[in-house]
Amino acid sequence: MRNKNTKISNAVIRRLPRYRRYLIELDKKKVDKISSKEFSELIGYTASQIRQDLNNFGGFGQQGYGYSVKGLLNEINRILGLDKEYKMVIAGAGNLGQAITKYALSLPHGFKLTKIFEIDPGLIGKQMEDIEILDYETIVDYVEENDIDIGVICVNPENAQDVADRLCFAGVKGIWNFSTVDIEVPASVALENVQLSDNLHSLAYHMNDLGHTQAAAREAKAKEEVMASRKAD
Amino acid sequence: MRNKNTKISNAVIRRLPRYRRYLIELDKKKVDKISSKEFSELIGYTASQIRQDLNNFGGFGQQGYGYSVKGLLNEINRILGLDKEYKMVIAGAGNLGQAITKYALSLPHGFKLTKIFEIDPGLIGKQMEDIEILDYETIVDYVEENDIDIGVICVNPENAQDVADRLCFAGVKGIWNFSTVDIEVPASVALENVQLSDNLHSLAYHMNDLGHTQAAAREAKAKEEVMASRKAD
DNA sequence: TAGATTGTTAATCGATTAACAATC
DNA sequence: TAGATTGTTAATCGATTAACAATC
Repeated sequence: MRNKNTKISNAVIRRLPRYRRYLIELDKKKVDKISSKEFSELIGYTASQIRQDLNNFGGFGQQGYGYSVKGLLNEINRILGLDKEYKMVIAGAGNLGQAITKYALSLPHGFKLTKIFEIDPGLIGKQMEDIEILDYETIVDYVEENDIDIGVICVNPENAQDVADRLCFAGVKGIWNFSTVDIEVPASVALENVQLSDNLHSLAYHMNDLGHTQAAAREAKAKEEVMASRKAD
Repeated sequence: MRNKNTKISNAVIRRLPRYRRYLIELDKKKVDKISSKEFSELIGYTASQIRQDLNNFGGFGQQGYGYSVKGLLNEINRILGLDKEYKMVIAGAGNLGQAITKYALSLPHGFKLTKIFEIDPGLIGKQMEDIEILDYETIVDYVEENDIDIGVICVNPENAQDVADRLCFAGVKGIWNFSTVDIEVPASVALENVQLSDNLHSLAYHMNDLGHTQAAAREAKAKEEVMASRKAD
């Protein structure tokens, strides 16, 4: 194993779930073993990168043979912590909260949504997709008493940091932030941001970017013209 | 401007929506100008990176002064293509489709959801959040006739590639893929993947990773023991 | 003009790819 | 054993940061 004491880069971690998805498919198709070269052709990373990535965590392969699909899948599940169960709550029962509630309930297993918390008195006490909506004021007590692992933030931007603060105080291990602002959490709490609108804006860019060279040339020309007119003044 | 003819890296593009969010906040607070140093302290990128990023697109600043908040916001809106309107359709009216429909309708402007397409006869003809659900078989005709820009894929993994193929054939400019599989599209079509479960798995990793050094040391030790026992055989 | 801050080149850092010895 | 393929070191590539001349 390499890097005994160095931190594993986030780029590596973000590839693990993808390795996992392909391994699950291979396992479904009764494929027993795969070489880094074969895996490379399937998944689209270089064989070198696959070997490098995996060797951050251990020597899971066997020279002259390759990797056992089942074995590697188990290792990745373990590395990602998917051999554990996580309890989660959602803060915010608005549009975004409803959307994520629907999604959370469709998650296969390992992640269990237990309650939703909301500030609006009109929603407190009601149910959303069979999940009870509780008073936001009780979130800290609930999270503490029920050992909730993950807090999902689906509130509007103004309240996101307050929710994060309370969740962290109450002892969650991770925060999944769907709100449209960046939040701060102590180093001891894991944070994943899902900025759907950022992602959509990135898509918009690429939709207008078919043929970059032309675009860049166009901009360069526009700039030159502006500069020329400035000089002329 | 640098890099007249070189492609701008995706890392840069992904930071643009974030610059934009902070500029919108600054503008709301009636801040007129900002230097790269001040912006750096606010947003958490280095001043150097901010200047490098922006200079990929043009010299938007003014020496000795900084950047005009309104001016820079306009430039970024234009660069991202947010000065245009986009029409979009969703394929798939299941849990994920419902979630994303809710979300899509909450988008501020510029992105307009017009129809949802579904294969299940029990849902065709119904409405979801006031959006009509049409027969999936008519998706190509509809997209062609109505100049739809973006197709959002919310179907199950088995059908995702078929949806992508039809959307691309029908002429969408971009695909926003929420399905749990990777899809392939022609180079002329922009693609953004939102792998929510991958993101959640990454969160799970980091939740179990508080204190990496210990974990790595533990793994190294385990490996050594395995090796030792192998040699002993 | 003097001070400030950009735009841009150069240096550094980190991540990916290539190469190959180790070994199953 | 011979062939295959890993694990790992070295080389390359790309992205970030630092430095500073240009200039508002």
